[in-house]
Amino acid sequence: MTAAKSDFLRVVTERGFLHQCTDEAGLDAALCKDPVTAYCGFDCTADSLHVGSLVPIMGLRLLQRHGHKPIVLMGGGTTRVGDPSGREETRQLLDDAQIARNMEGVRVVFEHFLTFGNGPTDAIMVDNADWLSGLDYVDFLRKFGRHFSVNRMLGFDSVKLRLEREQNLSFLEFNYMILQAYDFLELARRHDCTLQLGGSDQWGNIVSGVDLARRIDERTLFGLTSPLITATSGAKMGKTAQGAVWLNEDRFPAFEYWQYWRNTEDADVGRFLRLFTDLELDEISRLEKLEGNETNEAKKILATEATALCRGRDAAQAVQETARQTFEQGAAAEGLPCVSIPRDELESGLPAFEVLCRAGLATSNGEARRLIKGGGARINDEVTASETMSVTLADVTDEGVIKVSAGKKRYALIRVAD
RNA sequence: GGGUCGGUGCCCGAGUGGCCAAAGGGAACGGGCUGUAAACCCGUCGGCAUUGCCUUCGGAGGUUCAAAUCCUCCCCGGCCCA
Repeated sequence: MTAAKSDFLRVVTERGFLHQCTDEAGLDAALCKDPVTAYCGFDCTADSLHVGSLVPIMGLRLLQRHGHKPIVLMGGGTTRVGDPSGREETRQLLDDAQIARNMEGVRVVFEHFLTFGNGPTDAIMVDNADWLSGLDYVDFLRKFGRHFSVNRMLGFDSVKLRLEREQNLSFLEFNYMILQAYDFLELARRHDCTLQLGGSDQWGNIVSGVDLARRIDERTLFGLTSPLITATSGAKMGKTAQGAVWLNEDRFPAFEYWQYWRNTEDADVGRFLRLFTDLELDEISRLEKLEGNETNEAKKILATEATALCRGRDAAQAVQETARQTFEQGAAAEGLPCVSIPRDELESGLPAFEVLCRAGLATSNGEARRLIKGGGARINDEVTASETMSVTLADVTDEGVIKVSAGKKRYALIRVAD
């Protein structure tokens, strides 16, 4: 289509958020006319979201910044069913207590990205358990079930994938799409919400909602999906040895979060700056043009900006400084992950492999031993020669810590606990 | 419900009585080269432990000197039939 007239749609396109849209021209017109209310749903499958959810979150943020109203939908109801989209196997069912706990963890992150309140463009948060939990089965089927074509649903990727791969798809999961469609209808009725954002794997679910509203309320709703983000090398975003890159501080320290972005592949820097920071496009294209060693400046900016959004500007600044001291000066900077070991244990001395393990740099003593054998472990920047070398109070530096490293990028500090 | 094929380490996938902690690939981690990049090369990749021991091949039993491999029952999935 020709260039969008509305700020939001134009920016979303320029910054790489647009994958598919149910009706670009129609949405563009709606966005130009009045403030639009849009939502994105987040299921509570863990007690924190991870970087995979960042694209739609940033989408909501852009929406708000361009004068529209975001709704964060917590999937308290849909998590009880489990979205089969993009999954080859059935999710493990979570019990209600676990879902409630997860929701508490998930909801806090949005404070960093959106402004909540009662104003016209303030974000609000709702929980689909409010309307899904009380549904009457037969009544629901009669009112809404008749508008869903199984023939059609079978064609959507989320379902098709399972069928083609000969993996079981339970009826419970099959219903997820219907519930998400109903969510959209409900939000349109309750909050005049006319746009749904989501990842490209949500396309079928979103389209189902748009169709449902047209059939039942004769109302036009819009859907917009974002591409699934992968690194240029093909690796999925957000997977490290420690597992997912979580957005919550208690699951993924700010220092490591910053490091995650700092280690972006060259080829992805521009794309990630557009998606995951607020920087102006002019500035981004300047940074993107940097070559060779200078690319690292762009990566630091990416890391600090992305961290600032998720963890706050102060935290971002602090970990940037920690990283600078650690990598550019080789210091044992404060702000590195830190563990305490009781004084008496260090007095008698601990074998190096155990220290690596206690510091969280290895998941088992065996792994720590291998790390040392492979020449990848250092204590106070000295390569550890022997697995069983004793680490004692004598290794505590003037700063009062022992700096332990695994490879060139993973560090931890040991403090003496009295 | 009947028939049939299948469930192996983080993932995919070989193995079909001992040489199996289990081929191969991917991911991951470490080393080298670099720029805390990519690509590439090398190494590691169940746990504990200084020769060795323990746990693992859907679950529970059984046969055997010896089982991931054979038998019985159970659970889960695919396909075909009803």
